[in-house]
Amino acid sequence: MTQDADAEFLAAYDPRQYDPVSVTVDVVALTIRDGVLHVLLVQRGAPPFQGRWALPGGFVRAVNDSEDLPDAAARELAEETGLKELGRVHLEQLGTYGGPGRDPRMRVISVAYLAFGPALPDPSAGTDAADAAWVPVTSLGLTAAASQPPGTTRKLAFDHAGILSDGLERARAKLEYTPLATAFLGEEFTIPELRAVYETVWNEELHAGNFHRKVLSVPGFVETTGHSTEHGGRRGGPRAKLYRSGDARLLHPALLRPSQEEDLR
Amino acid sequence: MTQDADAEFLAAYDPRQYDPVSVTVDVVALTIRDGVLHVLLVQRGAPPFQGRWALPGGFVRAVNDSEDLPDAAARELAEETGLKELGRVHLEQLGTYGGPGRDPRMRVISVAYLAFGPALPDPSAGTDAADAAWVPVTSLGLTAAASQPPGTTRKLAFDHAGILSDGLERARAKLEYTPLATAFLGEEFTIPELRAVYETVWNEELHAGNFHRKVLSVPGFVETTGHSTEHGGRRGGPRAKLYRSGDARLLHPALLRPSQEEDLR
DNA sequence: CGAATAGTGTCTCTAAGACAATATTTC
DNA sequence: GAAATATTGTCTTAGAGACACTATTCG
Repeated sequence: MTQDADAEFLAAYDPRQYDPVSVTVDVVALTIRDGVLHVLLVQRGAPPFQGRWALPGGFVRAVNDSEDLPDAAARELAEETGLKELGRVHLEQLGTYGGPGRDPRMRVISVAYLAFGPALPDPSAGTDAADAAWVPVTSLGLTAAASQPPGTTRKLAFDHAGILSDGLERARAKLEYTPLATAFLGEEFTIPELRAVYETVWNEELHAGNFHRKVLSVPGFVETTGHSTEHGGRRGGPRAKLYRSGDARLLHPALLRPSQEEDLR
Repeated sequence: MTQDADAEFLAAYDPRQYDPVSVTVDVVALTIRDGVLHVLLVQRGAPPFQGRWALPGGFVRAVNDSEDLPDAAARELAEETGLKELGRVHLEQLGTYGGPGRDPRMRVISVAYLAFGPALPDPSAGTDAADAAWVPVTSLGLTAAASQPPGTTRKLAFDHAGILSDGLERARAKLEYTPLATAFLGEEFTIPELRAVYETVWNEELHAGNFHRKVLSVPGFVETTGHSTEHGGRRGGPRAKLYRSGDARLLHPALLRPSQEEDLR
């Protein structure tokens, strides 16, 4: 071996000496409360960005008591929400964000996860967070959706605004071709409740009749439970039949968003 | 306000208090040669898995001469293919693989990228690789597609077989709703050439007439160049018109795979 | 000339969307 | 009873796929 090859071998053998990196897991946790899409945020209790709101997350336990990435994401989410059981919560990897300068302390690579869950309890501020809360996504001034009263916009720490944006777009897309909208609901739900999930996430009104027929026509999307709600709607209307999530992993045919006509040129 | 606190904190900060992790970038580079889908592999010249084939990749330059993740992926790809210009090559993040025990040396988090390019030149073995080659994906025994002569299967190093599988599935899905099939072709191409890309990646025969009409009917997928090929097909047939990639980022309506009827229950 | 292939025409069937109608429930 | 809403029905239109046909080029 040449000296160059030797040096390279050593570098490959223990690059920690030369390039220390930290890896964190951040979670974009979405839920629907009172018909409004909320994201879980924590207020940072320590620098950098002390006092600013951020996505919940933390360093991956890499060596001692090491954990896989999805486990780390589930742990962070459970810690912040106070939930022990993440039974009905959907969790998937969103993407990894690793540009230099994201974190002023050091080089940090963040693996972001996306979570959907049914209306979850109010969070309790964790160990290193000053506060934690479910925040309506419209109050963060990300989507060009609804304009909100000025001054309510909170600027997120790090590059978390971009990560949240990516998560929202992923969520909107996933509702099209997967049955994951049901992850926002309880075990049993009605078709109008399912429609409300789509309308909330897509920020779009859907035609009740057509939506109803379409959902029932997609094989494996929902299956009937045989019983109905106890009461009609608050403002009238008949009782709705109850369904549970079916066994399909993909919707075929998909439920496409009405307003994607711009085609993202 | 937090300025002073930040500065004070940074001065006293010791990154070694956190678990050290190494971050690599691996690339699933796909191209089509002679109508066969190939992936770029390197033969490892050093332990672990010395002599085994693996995806090209390497450690991210994290601190000195630090680089963003997409840049690191592009660098790895350029090094292995010997290309200076990745002009027509599409590169996107595939996912991050970080379970403990992936690498016997230490905790390694791999950010995988997926690349599509037109028939690329034969690679030259890089600095730390014994060899590098474009390998037909069917020879790796991943997809339940074509059975190959026994003994040709090469078991990939690390968890690279799984990463490659994910990359192939992503590629197949992306052809449905994006115009990325054109990334496998040159600047100008014919509709039958484009159809061959779909047939190769999907491993599925498509109806020539319907495909032709469909491609032309999707707004922004391809645009006409006004001229045609010099010669007809090798076994006869008229000259085909030449097209170039259009300005659409998403195909609307999408080109759905014929054989997804199992619906992934 | 015969085979292969580019490109177009036509027909059928499915699915999406607009709209209407009916039944049920709340206030 | 009036309003709201779940659910079903009907009609129109777009798009996917099967099939057929013509024109062009290679050997």
